[in-house]
Amino acid sequence: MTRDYADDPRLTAVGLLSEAYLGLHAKLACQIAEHGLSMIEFEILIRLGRTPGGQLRMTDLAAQTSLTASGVTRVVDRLERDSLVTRTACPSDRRSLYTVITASGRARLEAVLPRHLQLIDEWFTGQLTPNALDDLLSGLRTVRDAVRPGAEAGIKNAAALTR
Amino acid sequence: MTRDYADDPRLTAVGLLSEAYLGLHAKLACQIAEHGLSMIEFEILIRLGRTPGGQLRMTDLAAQTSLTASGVTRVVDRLERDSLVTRTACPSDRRSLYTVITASGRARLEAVLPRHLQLIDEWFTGQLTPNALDDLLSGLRTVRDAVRPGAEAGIKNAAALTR
DNA sequence: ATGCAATAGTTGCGAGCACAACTATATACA
DNA sequence: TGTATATAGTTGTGCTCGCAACTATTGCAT
Repeated sequence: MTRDYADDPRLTAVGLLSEAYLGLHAKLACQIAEHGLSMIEFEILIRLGRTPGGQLRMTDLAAQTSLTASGVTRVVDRLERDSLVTRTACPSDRRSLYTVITASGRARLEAVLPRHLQLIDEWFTGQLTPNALDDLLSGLRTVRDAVRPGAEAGIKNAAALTR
Repeated sequence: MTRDYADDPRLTAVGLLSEAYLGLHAKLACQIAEHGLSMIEFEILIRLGRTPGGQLRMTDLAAQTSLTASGVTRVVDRLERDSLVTRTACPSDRRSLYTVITASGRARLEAVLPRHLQLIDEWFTGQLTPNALDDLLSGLRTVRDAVRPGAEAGIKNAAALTR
């Protein structure tokens, strides 16, 4: 019978992870949207903003996000259209392009981030005691490492390890 | 400076949650796809399969998933096309439709679930000691409750509470 | 009873993304 | 050096889904 599996604790665990993530994601996306950005556009701006020089190659963005190369192309298209990033040639490899965050892009980040961090605290990190949060994050890190080999380490190797 | 925010622990926390969820989701979707289903189709079959009578109204499915009403319409379209569910009239309210899982739908679930549960254990629940898993799930439950008012309680009231 | 607002579900349309095919450049190796 | 292979990025195509508009039915108020 199907019902034997119905309340398996493993399904419940996945359900909790999904609901927590999707619920938080929806809440945060709502605030980001007020500033004219989608979550993925915001994520890319953040990744560019914290890189020395504010630039990453398209491929690096693909490796760091859940997008494929073609997805990155089109997100960067939109960001470039809105003047939040520019594409500039990579001197050492003429196949590559750097996506560079503009002053306008940084300004947008500044506008979004303070409230964004507040909201994360309100709905996520601030909901738990410091110890409970540590436990949660430690568990998530373990799962992340199991599921995304080399996500933290050198991005260069990550692609190789996953395949 | 943008870089002040770059490594804020709140961003790291959200990043871990995202990576754990998206990574696990991708792995599981891969197995489900081998059986000709998308994750959302699988989720709907599971929800139908564990309901007495194997039926839920379109609206209930929308409330229980991350889909809107129109999204449910089209997922059920595909499931119905593949004879995994049928639509039947609701006797008490002629506006409503029951989505009913078919024998073929249950068979598909039986085919997918054993290995699916194994994989969840392999990549998620089995990666942690029982205590660490409890801590993780307890934290996720707290976040889920903060972010999805009334997700667990009576579905009937859930819609009212969220708005 | 009649009219009005709320609800269940569907459909047209457009946005976003993956896949595959393609161009251009780089690297390996003979 | 010349050729084969790998890599960076873009583009055409199709799928999925949300939003808004629409139909049908229900329930409420008068």
